[in-house]
Amino acid sequence: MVMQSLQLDRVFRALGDPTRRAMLGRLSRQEHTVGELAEPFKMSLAAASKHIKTLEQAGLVRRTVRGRTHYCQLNPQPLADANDWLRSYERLWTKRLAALEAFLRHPEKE
Amino acid sequence: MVMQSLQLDRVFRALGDPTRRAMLGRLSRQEHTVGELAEPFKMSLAAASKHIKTLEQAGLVRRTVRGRTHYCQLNPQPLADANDWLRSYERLWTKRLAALEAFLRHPEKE
DNA sequence: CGATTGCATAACCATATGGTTGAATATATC
DNA sequence: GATATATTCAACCATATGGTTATGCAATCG
Repeated sequence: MVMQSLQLDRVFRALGDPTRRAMLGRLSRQEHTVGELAEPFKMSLAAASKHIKTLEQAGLVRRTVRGRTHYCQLNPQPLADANDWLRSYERLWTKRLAALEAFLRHPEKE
Repeated sequence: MVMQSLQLDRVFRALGDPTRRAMLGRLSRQEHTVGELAEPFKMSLAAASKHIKTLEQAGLVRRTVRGRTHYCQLNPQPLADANDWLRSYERLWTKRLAALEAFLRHPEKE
């Protein structure tokens, strides 16, 4: 059930680019063609196409080809896996937030 | 309150490497010196030092210098920020998981 | 003082990444 | 069949990344 390390590498690296995160944002609302996904950016279609390929290899995007048009949809599973990895650190940041809250409530104790 | 896009880039990219994730894992349990963090890996100290610098620039590691020794500790805040970003997609994967569960319970309906 | 330790920095190398343009491919349209 | 559309692919370029070894430097040890 646990995600392979190499696949987690691909997911986190795919998320480490603002163009790709923006594409995922649009796909979270609706399916889009490659052309539609590329349109908001001022890079070439070929460059956008490479970003989509990166997302696909990370498992974040599924592609369906109908005729000459490629339809992309978001596959949220790798996001859930990345979230699982992050959540194993959750107690650390909640502990810190709790300490911050306590301080804001009773600064004299610090 | 929202994390800068560029900082989110740095955090996700920092997480996209197994050496750095392993370092964070150790730091989640205990503070460590640069030498201690480097020791488990079969790369040079200089290479490990660069990874630590990357983590530091992503805000994930804080360094305290005492004498000639550098002590590193985990700062979980950027992990919380990355988690916040991911959680904005949560409804998508829970919806999908719910559908899968429903199917496993009543396969005939599919 | 001299040697050793803990670490950063510099120079270098190979490969990856993110972009470009131009050509190829397949499907639609006239 | 000819042309237009949707997209990939190939070649190329600049910069980033992840590694190396060698060097430097401050702090500690003997």
